[in-house]
Amino acid sequence: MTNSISTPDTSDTPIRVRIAPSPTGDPHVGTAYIGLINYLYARQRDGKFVLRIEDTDRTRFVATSEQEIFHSLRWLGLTWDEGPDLGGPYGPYRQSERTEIYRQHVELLLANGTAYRAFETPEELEALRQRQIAAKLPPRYDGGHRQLSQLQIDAYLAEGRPFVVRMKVPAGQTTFRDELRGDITFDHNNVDDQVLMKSDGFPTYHLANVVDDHLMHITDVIRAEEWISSTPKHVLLYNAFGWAIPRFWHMPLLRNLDKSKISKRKNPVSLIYYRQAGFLPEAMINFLGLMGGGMPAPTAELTPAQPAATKSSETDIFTLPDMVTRFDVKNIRLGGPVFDLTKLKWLNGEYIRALTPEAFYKALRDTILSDAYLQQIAPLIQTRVETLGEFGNLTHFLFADDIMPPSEVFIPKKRTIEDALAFAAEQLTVLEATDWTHEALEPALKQLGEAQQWSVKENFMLLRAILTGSTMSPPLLESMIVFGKSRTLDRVRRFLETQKKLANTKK
RNA sequence: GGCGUCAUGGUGUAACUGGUUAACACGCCGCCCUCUCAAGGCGGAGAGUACGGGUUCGAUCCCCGUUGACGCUACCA
Repeated sequence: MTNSISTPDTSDTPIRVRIAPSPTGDPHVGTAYIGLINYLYARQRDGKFVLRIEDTDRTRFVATSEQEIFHSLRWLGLTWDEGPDLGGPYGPYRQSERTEIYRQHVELLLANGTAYRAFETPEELEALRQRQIAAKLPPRYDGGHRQLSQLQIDAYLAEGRPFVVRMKVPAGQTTFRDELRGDITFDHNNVDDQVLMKSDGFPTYHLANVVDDHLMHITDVIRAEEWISSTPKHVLLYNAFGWAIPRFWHMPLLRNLDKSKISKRKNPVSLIYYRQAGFLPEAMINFLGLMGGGMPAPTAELTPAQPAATKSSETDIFTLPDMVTRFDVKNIRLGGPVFDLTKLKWLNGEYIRALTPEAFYKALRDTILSDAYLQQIAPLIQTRVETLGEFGNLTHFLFADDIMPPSEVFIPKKRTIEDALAFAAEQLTVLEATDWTHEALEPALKQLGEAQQWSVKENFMLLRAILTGSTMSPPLLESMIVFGKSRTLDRVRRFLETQKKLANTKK
């Protein structure tokens, strides 16, 4: 069987696009990037921009994440027309509230034979994978329970044995059109019998995204390139339901300096970080608009007599409304753009300098010098100053961007630099995984210290040195909480990164 | 390993989709301004368009191959 699709005739159906972030952590720059493209696409066509929360992974769910996503997107000016907070005609917009819908749709697939129940345990599947890897075979579900007899299925069901529902991928191949690249074909040998519904009753991304996109009348799926490989599964699902297929646009992935997919280990990716570190939303959204092209050069309409528009202000600097009028999806470049902090900072500087003195002052008061921030800091130092003028002596590290302790400050006596750096890396891992509260941080760090035979003093001193640049500071944990998780983690990562470079140049 | 995608200076982009000394911005270097540092102004180095073949009078642009990078290969998204 061969599936091939043509672009649906949606010329007179209203354009509807969506972003579907997953509330599994801090809001991500990649979400903002894809959000921006979707936003522009909708605004340019009088379409609707929908926000849908993909919270089907209960193991990675982070309770505060959804609010942070809302906040960050609004901060950037990417406002949506329908979403969990706004409602809309095709809600609910939170997938965890749509489980009954998915369950019904899975029944449909089970009934028409395009899906089946599989009863293997995760352990069995892992064992299968190991065997395949050992035999140098591509790790893939072997379709073991594809032809379970009805008798067998009923027996398992009667036992109450947990099961997943898998897609029954037929032989053949699927071709779909990517609006930016043209036709892409996958042989079904390379398409797994994907799990559609997990044993906890929640759908996987693949099922939920297809069902929701259809039910929400999404006309254009604009998402990141990493989804190309699973698009055949989605096409197969649309076909299994007998639904029309939306247009697919796969945007290039944002990259680290080394060209790998952007990641927190190598680059700040949290939008919270950028907000707290004092980046202006105008600069951030402008910078994102620079990624992947899409903004045509403004020189086209100039006559030769005029000097070409060579000022950076005419080529690299533009607002969100500018993008709505000028951005062109057909101009998008497919090479993965490096998210270059250096240029972002330059751009941010341009925006800061363009502010009126009043606006600049207000920006400071709204962020780095906000009452809320200062109010949290004050109690940390009250007993430690003798004059108010000493405020800065003790809080410098909370207002500075570059903190780098000299080696004699951060290396504990009786420890080598290698030990200290290795332990700091462990601290980073622990901090990443810990809730940002005193009650969670203290035992987590102490536990690490015990495991590695580091005294509490050595342990906390090292972290203090990294964060404050000094051996003397307000209480460590409280300071970290005030400073914020994303900036604290960034500081530790930058410390490790710098020390690694230093070590390399010494060799 | 398999499958897929991509490829213009260090980085982001431009080059009427075949005709340019390959342009602009960031970064870097130098000079000017200046009490310092920024900002600003001026100038400079840095790619011959991953490589190799075609097609063409002519390829950054079209075709093929190679290489490299990246992504996917989960009861994660």
